Amino acid sequence: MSIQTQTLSKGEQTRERIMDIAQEAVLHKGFASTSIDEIICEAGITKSGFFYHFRDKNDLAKALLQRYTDNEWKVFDQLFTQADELSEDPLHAFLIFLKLFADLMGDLPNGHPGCLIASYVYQDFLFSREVRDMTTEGHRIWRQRFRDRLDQIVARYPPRVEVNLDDMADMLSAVADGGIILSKSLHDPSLLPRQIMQYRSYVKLVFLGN
Amino acid sequence: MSIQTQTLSKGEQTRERIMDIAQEAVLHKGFASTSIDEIICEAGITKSGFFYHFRDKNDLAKALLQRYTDNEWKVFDQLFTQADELSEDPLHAFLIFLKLFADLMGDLPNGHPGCLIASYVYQDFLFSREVRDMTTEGHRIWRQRFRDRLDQIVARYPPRVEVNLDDMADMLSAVADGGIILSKSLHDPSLLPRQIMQYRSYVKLVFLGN
DNA sequence: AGAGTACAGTACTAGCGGTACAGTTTTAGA
DNA sequence: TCTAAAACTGTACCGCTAGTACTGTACTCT
Repeated sequence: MSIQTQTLSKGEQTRERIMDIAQEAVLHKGFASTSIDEIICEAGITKSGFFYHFRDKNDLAKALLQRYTDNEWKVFDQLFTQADELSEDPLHAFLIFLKLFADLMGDLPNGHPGCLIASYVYQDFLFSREVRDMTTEGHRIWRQRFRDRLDQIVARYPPRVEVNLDDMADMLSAVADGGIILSKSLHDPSLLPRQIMQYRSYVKLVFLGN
Repeated sequence: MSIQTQTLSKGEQTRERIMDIAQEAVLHKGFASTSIDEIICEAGITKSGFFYHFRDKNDLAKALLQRYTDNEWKVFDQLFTQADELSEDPLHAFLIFLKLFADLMGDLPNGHPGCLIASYVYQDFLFSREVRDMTTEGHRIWRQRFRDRLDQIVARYPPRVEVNLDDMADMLSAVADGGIILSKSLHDPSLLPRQIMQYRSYVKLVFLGN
């Protein structure tokens, strides 16, 4: 995942290791039942070491979410850049992006580990207002990013049916979040990429009619 | 929610009350951090009362999930029956069903409280194998039910684009699950029904072309 | 009127989440 | 090489929680 491991200081490496371990546990058991004892045991440090890096457990929650959203942002940015290099047309670039996105999700060896934001939304009472607002903001940013693309598309391709572009942007987030849940529940890693491709065919139908 | 309150015995009423309180807490804090003490306090009973109704906490988890899936099944059954009464045509009946479904989700006063199955999937390590299998089975049943409808549709309406009917059936679950998450996160109860209506317009595009 | 149902009361335990703080080693820069 | 900050370790403690065990009692239905 992280690209610049060697440039991290020892402390930063430990911090990252703690967060890696914590994130996996959170996605399987929820935040509350992810014990600090368990994290430090797996990380090979002591409780004091943990609290050196994080003020308390909520601080860990916040750091995890921040890192997760930052990373998602980078990934999407990269995919969009890659797609833009392959086509100047906004619709085709978006369709390429969706294919790249689906492929990326399909290439995860054990399937998608789970969306941390979705996990947080189902445990919102555990977190501070600040953390809860971060999940809202994360979804708002995704909407805006996808919406920007759709705005460019409608300028050239009049939609075949009446659509609300915010809803259409949100649908990608919804299909992804829902696809992750179904993928996990049904133990089928290929379900998520197939759902993304289905959203792609919806986009094609709306703007191209086929 | 429940229709036959007056026919329940006193014990069954208490059991239901425990489960109502527990379910709401679980959807906001996760299962692990929903304490028995908190449940009995709100229900106005003692610990003995709780353990009279449930062997242990996992038994509560199982009962909650069972009741939830049973109820979902009844609701969908009712909506399908209602839709079938309004149209003999499989496609139009399905489109009516989706409209009814969206309306029902939009009429919830405080928005959808959350999908218990999705919540469980993000905490799967907390539960016994039996409970985990129940979430898988729940999703499989939904797929089968929606798939049955789609099978009837394709017999009369050749799809305009190549589609996998299992994927298309799953997409409704995905859009619903994802829509619930987005609705909660963005504090917009109308988001979920709008996403369902968008799935509806995908279905229309695929089978009708408009 | 008797028997099961549906709890209440009380008391206990083992274990965990989380906090606090003092002490020690490691690392990096001057 | 010295030093100061960084990166921890060690230990002790508290409150809460799940769960057990048992006795007692009010209600309810036949």
